[in-house]
Amino acid sequence: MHVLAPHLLAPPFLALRAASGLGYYRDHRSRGRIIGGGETGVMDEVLSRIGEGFRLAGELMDELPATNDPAYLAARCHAIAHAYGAAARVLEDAATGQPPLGGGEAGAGGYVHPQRPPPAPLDLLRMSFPAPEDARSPLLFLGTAGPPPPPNHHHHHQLGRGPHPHQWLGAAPSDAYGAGAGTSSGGPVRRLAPSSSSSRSSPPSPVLPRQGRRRRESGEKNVTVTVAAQPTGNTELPPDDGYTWRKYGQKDILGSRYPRSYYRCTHKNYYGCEAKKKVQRRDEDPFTYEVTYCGGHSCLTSTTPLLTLPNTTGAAAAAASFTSSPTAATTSAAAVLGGRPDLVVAPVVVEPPPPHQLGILNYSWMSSSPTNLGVGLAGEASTCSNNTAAAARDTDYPVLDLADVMFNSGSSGGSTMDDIFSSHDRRDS
DNA sequence: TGGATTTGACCGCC
DNA sequence: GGCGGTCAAATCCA
Repeated sequence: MHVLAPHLLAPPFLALRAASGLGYYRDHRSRGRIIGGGETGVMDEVLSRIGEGFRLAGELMDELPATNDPAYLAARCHAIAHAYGAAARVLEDAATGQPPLGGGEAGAGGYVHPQRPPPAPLDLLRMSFPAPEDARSPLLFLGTAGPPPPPNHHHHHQLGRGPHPHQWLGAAPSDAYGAGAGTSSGGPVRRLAPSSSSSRSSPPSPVLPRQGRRRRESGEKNVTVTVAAQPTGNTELPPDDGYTWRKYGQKDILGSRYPRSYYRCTHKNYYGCEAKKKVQRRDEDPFTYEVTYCGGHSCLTSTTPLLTLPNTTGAAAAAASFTSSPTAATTSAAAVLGGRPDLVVAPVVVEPPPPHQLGILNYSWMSSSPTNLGVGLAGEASTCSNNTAAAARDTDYPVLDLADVMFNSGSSGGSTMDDIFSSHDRRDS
């Protein structure tokens, strides 16, 4: 049974932060994704929102089997709807020529426009939750209004650190070429001087056997997706998936040109969230990454609005299209995405998608050949070990490939929860 | 000063 | 024994 997450108890406070553009959104703002209302900024914002919504949907899917608390589920649904609603509003603004979330910074994330009252629900799409047992159903959740501040939209702290505040953040820069080149992104450029392992590990202290270093658990649910590098800015950065991750390791993998980076949920300590992911650049296509998610998030990093959500009318037809056929989905998605033909929404086949993590979508940015990315979502049985997108490609059910959407949701960073519960997280590591 | 990343070492599984 | 995953001290940065 589900235990009410702490964040559900704090909405007023969080909402206030959201409305004021404080906290969470600080980095989001600095990130400049809506700079000058440029289209790129708009789309970044849109993708971020959609990614958030999708992520939440995936989480919900994961929780459904074990949760029967109507109130909780309703709150989750609202959060999802709000995320998509925020995206719709940004697109509406773009379509009408309004400066997207202008100086107001999208109400910090596009959820609450400081200068405008929340528009009425758009009913753009209708959510569709396949029954848990029907995990093979294509999914896409789109809803309406409201603001759930993607927790991540506070974005990585490193955002502010690097020289490229407008870059997509997400995985560490070193993912690109490993060895922590640190030149590709906002990530810190460290160790100019070989601090050397000697300094660190030097006091050849008596090697005390470490306890508790355990390996992956069998039965752990994994999902591997292949995603393109960030469409804008530094393409050597893997796209962000909206979660807040903390890198805890990097490893050169035998047979791979690029190192694999390991991340775990930033909120591991506070929520005991065991979500992890591995990011590895593909040898055959350096501009794509294989991201393997291990374990689901239990942290529910998205918070604020759950208890302050305005009405959510479910949404409409477009969503239905998404769930019916790739073609329809593409069309609908295109419409939803503000008529951007360059935002390719293509059908993707995936392995039996574990009910969880369905919030992951693959995309291709302005790609004339959306499928050449080998996008795919693959479920993997018991290990958090290697997986291949190839497997995903051999499967048989369609899932949307929303342009960029999912993984560029904007950042994993600096986290909302970190701001609020930083002290707790300190138990880290 | 706090929080995140880097990176060599450690450890478990195959 | 090798490889992959994780730990944790050192380091970096805002």
